[in-house]
Amino acid sequence: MTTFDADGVTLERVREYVWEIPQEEGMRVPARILASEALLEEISEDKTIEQIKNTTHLPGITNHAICMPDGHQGYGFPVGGVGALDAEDGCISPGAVGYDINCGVRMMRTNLTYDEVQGHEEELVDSLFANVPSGLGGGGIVEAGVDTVDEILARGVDWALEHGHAVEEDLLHCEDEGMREGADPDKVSQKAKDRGKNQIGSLGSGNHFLEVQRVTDVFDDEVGAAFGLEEDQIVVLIHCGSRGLGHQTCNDYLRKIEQQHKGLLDRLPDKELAAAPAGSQLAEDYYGAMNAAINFAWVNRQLIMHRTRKVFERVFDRSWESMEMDLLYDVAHNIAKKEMHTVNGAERELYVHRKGATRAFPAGHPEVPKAYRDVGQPVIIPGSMGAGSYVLRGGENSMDLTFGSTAHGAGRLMSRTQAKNEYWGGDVQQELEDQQQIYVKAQSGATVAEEAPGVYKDVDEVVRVSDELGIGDKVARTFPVCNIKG
DNA sequence: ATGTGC
Repeated sequence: MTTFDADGVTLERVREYVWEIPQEEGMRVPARILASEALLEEISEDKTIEQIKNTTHLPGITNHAICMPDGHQGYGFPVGGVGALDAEDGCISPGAVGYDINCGVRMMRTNLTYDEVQGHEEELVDSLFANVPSGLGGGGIVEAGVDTVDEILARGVDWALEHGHAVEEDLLHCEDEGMREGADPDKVSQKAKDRGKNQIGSLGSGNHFLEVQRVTDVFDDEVGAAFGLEEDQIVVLIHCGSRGLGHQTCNDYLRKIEQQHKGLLDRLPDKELAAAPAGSQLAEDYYGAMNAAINFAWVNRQLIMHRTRKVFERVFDRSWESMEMDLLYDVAHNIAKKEMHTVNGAERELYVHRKGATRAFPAGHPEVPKAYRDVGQPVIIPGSMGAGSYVLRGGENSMDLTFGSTAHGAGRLMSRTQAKNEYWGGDVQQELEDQQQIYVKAQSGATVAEEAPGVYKDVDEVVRVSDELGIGDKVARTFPVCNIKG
């Protein structure tokens, strides 16, 4: 048997791209890492393997704890992790959702071609930067009172539709149609709402960005046509989350769990995996609050997208409708959701935690929007600002292998601190412009250094593994034109 | 990710 030794843990190769940490004392199930050998080498350089192993100690964990090919170390649970925990006798874990609740991506199509945009890059990037709020702290597209925040938390993108920031079709092309059921605004703290009320419609910082891209390759003509993608077409990618509101919500519930469920906490190998037992009041409260924060993030991305339509109208002097600026899809990559899955022939309700992992439901699944039902759910995988991104579709094997999930990005190779030692923001920007005609504008040079292309894994390799495993199949590739970030 | 730790 082929094995891989990673700092005291021996992984067994089950088959190509599937590595397993066999069950040992304390582990309720084996752990799996889905990766090529090259990616596994990179994954083994931080605490990812130890973390995915720890995750198998969570009560109710089903089949395997799974790490995606873009996995890296996170808070307790690795980024790129999937954990399906029984919704009746398992638990729910804020650290397995992530601090940025409903961090996710949406892609908007246009009918513009790269030729039509060339020569306007600087005007476009300047106008986007001036009109889409970004960076740390406050200042959003909408400044709201607490009553409005409550409505956004309860209704999601439906609120944006009522207030002129969306059209009907935007809702249909969003995961959960832009409104997660079971949101309970009363379970989101006043402090979280105060942090969120002036951040509605703002990118934030870190790896969040808005990028104008051109489609360079369509690998599957049939699915590409269903997604409305063709070569040379201009698209817009928006990557952001729930800002301070989600962060505060995660923090609030981690502290409550530590106080109220210390018994469970003491039996876990890492305090950062803190979890509320299924059926407890706190599990219900966190689920209601998390669902509300999910809605907040969808409104956030919706407002940014709609503002982008207005920016394009000014730059290209045409209506956004005439440029066919329609939402292709919006998909979350930091969430937990109660879902029914077939486990050993039986239907079970599970809290599926996807942290840095994207839902990738296959063709025919009832939760795939009608327009895409026959081909599979669109999956958007952002790469670095120098590499471009991918659109995949949910693959045939995703329900069997990964509870309907795949990767979420390129995955970091080094810490933010290390990145700042290796790169200088201004140099990175200049190089992108001179060598690749990519125009980047950011609030902070440090952020550009932290997000330099060299700090990321090879997105082509991540997507290749997803495609080979049949969990998410390659549909199209994009390349950056211009990018704004915090 | 984040009013960059509570």
